[in-house]
Amino acid sequence: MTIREVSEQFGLSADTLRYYERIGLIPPVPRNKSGIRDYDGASLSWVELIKCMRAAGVGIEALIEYSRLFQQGEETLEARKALLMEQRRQLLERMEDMRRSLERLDQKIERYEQNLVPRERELRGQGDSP
Amino acid sequence: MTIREVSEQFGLSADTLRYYERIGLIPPVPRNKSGIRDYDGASLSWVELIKCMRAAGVGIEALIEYSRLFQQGEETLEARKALLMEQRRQLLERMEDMRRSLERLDQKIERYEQNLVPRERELRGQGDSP
DNA sequence: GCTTGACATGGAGTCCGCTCCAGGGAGTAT
DNA sequence: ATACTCCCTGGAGCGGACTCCATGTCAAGC
Repeated sequence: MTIREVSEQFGLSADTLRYYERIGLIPPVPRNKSGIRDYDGASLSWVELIKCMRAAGVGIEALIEYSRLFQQGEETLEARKALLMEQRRQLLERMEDMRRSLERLDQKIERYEQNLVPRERELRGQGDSP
Repeated sequence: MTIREVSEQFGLSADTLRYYERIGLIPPVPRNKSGIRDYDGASLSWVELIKCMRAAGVGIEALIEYSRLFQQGEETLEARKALLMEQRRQLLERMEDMRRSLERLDQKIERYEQNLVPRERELRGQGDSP
């Protein structure tokens, strides 16, 4: 699979795909005899994993570390698991932040919905509240 | 309330607080006679709102726009509501991405837990899967 | 044989969101 | 009066994550 096809399939630019590989986030992708990338199943699953994790806000550094550990083989199983669990923890934290913000947004929107805005006017003079 | 106190209360650096004000994210904070910021209730609720929204990944631009609309008064009520609803939509999208990643992370962690790693070895030779 | 077009590389540039000065007051303590 | 601490401003610097670009190579079509 060419870089263009992968790019289209995953919605990541070819530049981004090459970038990911350059920085060691994705292990070296196989090449054909003229040096052109030819993504195989393993490379594709890396791309898919990375895309998913990045979309969740997992940092590049952590993913590079995971990739590095993976390429070192089985003696890093424990370390990999620990890394994943730490990322999971952080992910839950971010989700909780978002849940709180969502609640707050919903309240604000509801206030706008009810035109419960006179409250706003009462506050003027002592400064406005958002 | 001094910038230092606000900084400590919200866990945002004084630099960040000044930055937020500079770029118009937080409306001008009242000053005492020597020009030093003296945060009042309204300023504090802006800080709190911004902190909450930023933690949820809402972009600075959208928040500046909200602040700008707010300062323009009631004729922007509709626009503000629309802005909030759009941010809500994006927030839900991000949360959905994170939910998917969490599921994926959990699966992976479970595989490590069960030492269900022999699968990994089977794949070697055709390239590894993460 | 020559043009075309996709791909490769290394490095520079961009955008976001802070973060860190340098230089300069103001209020307080000694 | 001097020193100290906290605050001010404007501007430069930084880290993360791409994104763009100049230049070069190769296979295919005309």
